[in-house]
Amino acid sequence: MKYDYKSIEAKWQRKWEESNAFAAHNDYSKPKFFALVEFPYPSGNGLHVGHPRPYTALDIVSRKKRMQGYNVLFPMGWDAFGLPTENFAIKNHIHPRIVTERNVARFKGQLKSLGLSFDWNREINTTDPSYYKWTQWIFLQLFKRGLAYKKKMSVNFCTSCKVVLANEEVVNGVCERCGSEVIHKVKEQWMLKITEYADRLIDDLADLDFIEKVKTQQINWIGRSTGAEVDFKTTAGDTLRIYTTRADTLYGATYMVIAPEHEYIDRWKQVLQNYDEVLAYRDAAAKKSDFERTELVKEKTGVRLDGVRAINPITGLEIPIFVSDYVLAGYGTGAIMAVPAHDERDWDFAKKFDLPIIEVIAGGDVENAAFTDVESGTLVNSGFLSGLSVAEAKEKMISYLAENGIGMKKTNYKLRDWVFSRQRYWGEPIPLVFCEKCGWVAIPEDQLPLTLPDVESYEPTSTGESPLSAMTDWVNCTCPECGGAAKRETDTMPQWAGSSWYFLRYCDPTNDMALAAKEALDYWMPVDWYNGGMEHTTLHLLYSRFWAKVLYDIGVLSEKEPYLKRTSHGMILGENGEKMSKSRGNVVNPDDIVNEYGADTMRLYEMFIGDFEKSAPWNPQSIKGCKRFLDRFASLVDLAKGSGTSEALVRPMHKLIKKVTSDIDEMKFNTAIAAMMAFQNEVYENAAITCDELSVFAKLLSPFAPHLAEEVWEKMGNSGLVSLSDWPSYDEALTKDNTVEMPVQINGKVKSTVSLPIDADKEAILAAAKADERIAAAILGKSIVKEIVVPGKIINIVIR
RNA sequence: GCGGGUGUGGCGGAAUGGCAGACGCGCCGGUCUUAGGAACCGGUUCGAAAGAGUGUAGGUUCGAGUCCUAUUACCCGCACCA
Repeated sequence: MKYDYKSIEAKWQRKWEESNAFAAHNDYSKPKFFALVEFPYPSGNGLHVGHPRPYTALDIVSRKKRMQGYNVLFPMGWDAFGLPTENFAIKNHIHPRIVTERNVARFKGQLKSLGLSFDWNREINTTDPSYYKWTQWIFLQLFKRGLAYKKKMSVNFCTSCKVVLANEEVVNGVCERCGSEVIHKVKEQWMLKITEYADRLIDDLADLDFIEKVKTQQINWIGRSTGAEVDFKTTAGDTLRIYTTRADTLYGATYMVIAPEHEYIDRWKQVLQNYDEVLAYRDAAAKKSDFERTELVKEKTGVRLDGVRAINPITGLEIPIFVSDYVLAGYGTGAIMAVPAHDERDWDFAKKFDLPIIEVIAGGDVENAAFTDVESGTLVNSGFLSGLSVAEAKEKMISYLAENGIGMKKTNYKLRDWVFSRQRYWGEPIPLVFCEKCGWVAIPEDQLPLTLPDVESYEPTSTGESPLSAMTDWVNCTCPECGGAAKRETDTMPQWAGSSWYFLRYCDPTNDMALAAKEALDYWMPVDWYNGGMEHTTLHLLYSRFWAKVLYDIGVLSEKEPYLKRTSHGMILGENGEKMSKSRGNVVNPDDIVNEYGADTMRLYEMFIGDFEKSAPWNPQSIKGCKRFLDRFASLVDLAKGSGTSEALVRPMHKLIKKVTSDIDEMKFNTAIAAMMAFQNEVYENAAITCDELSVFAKLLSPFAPHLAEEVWEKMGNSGLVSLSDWPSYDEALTKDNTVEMPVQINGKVKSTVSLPIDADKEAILAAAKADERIAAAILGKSIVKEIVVPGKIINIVIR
């Protein structure tokens, strides 16, 4: 059979569509499998070859599960709100809705050409009002539970996008999206209290089947640390509270530092003799961008407060207070006790400002470097703590502080609340109004969705206000509570909103009474296997876990976690080994590959390219190998004769079924394909395969190269779709050969091999080994020290 | 600096502690061709060979790419979080 991939692929894509072959069924009695890939942001560039890698991988998993009898939900949709679309719309004077429609059509066409078995009946789009109705509804639940609040705060502001960014969107002090400088700006922002869920977001990871690096990255990002808060009295007559993880070193605290933004600077205005100098330092620190702050890590700066001193609560000694930007206002209490002997930053600062360094933990040389080892040191110069280990001393000190009312145990997190407002047009409107009398009021749920109005201009304003603010007709409204005049919130939600719950909508995508029917959620959730990029670990993945927990708390979900298993794919790099990007000019368009080689070859190559979790460079030469394999597979149709099994292929076939089955489960797609290639080579060597055997082979290949597998399945006289046939089973006994080649070692070096029946016992094996010519010669005249026989594996004779 | 990961032929990569280099690319030789950047067949870690060989140095073991210790290079994430 000639492999005419173009007609074959068109034919089977049409048949799958006509028969609705991959629809998930609402038959809740069957075992289910929910496979999820991250839905794409439909950009104007179309897909590049990186997109199909995870899609194909979970398509393979889904296709196999379907054949194994599961009711499979493998859906797709569009995460379509966001800046690039809006920016494109502004530049080209086309409404972002039109741009989105266009991009979605392009993406969908590309995805369909790849033969992915998505259930297109459940397609969703985050910009669809019937979808974002429920995004808004979830926001209102957060608002009603006090998990959404408005706060005046210093935010990250991108000077180019003119938009507020979340901490997660600032990378190395610049905008993640455009690379422009990010400055601080004080604005009123809606915030989501993700910090309230910090402990659960860490603790609930324990039972999940997530790849380890995802877990550790989330744990580090949340950054839980346990320590103590301690109150220091000051000469101004008040109390300065600090946070420390090293309460054990309190005897060594020789000065204190407060952040430039610390409120006490204003409070101490009257007593500070150098108030102007302190203020100048604060202003200078505020002007620094994040980038400058991190660049200047090495050189510590600061100003000593003249006129106020603190009293070390344990030694009673007066110590100076400094203001320095190495202490962050947003973490802990914004103030620290400095222990230069046992903290590198404090040590640097103390050296620069010539402050005393008192050793309280023996084991290092504190004159030359801070001694920070908490494992080996012993407390010294520390009164009742002297002689204790660090761990013992921490505990004892914290109890002492608590008993005397000068401190307490305290847990802190690096995680901050989620900045949830964007001063942009192309996002979900926040369904709240502000009433002078009632404050912020939720729009009644039966009035959702609050639709995005059509505006003339969606340019961001230079003042940083949302484009919606110019639409007075839309902004002015009545308060749902008192009926008085009110104004709508004009900020919109960030792009992360729609993607924080989209997997739930797939369970019941057209429901207009609820985000999904409870019955559907209880059946399909949690997601059994979720694959996505590492770049979303501390963004989308964390956010959506947070929302799922809130929905669990209000009874919408019955499980506390949304995803049972999380895996991540490696990037496909350009031919030159660099990241694929437009600017590098190394982007490969999947359409070209599909055109030249066919979708099946494209799919096969993307899976064969290497370890799924590792990145791999694109190699146009290697694609040919996959094409050849399929060409030769198609030709098997002419070779196949008769029914039943052919003697030579019985064991290879059982081995292959076992290998492909387990490799798919373990995401070892590359070795599954290699095994099929090897099997095919064997068929050609023997020049014999029956129609039944080729049909089984087609089943095994069908998740990887579904179009050609269908064609061959049909040509072999089978009815129905191979995609919906039963996954083949194997006989364990037939996955092993009758005889094995066993290597024989002398002193650990292979000298010969012997061929033996699989069930030969140790004595027989050893006898056969010793009978081998080369082995007999090697042991002649030597004394045998030891004989190791591992049946089926190896023989090692140790001689002297 | 902290956390995580990775080092195997010319290349992508295989190897439950048991014959290192499966499978594929590329390359070399051949067959068929007016032709070959098509197809098919054979070969291909290095070395003429003995032998050597999985970043480097040790260790455990009858046996180590795999386990342990140290070291080095590169990649990813976080980064003054007290």
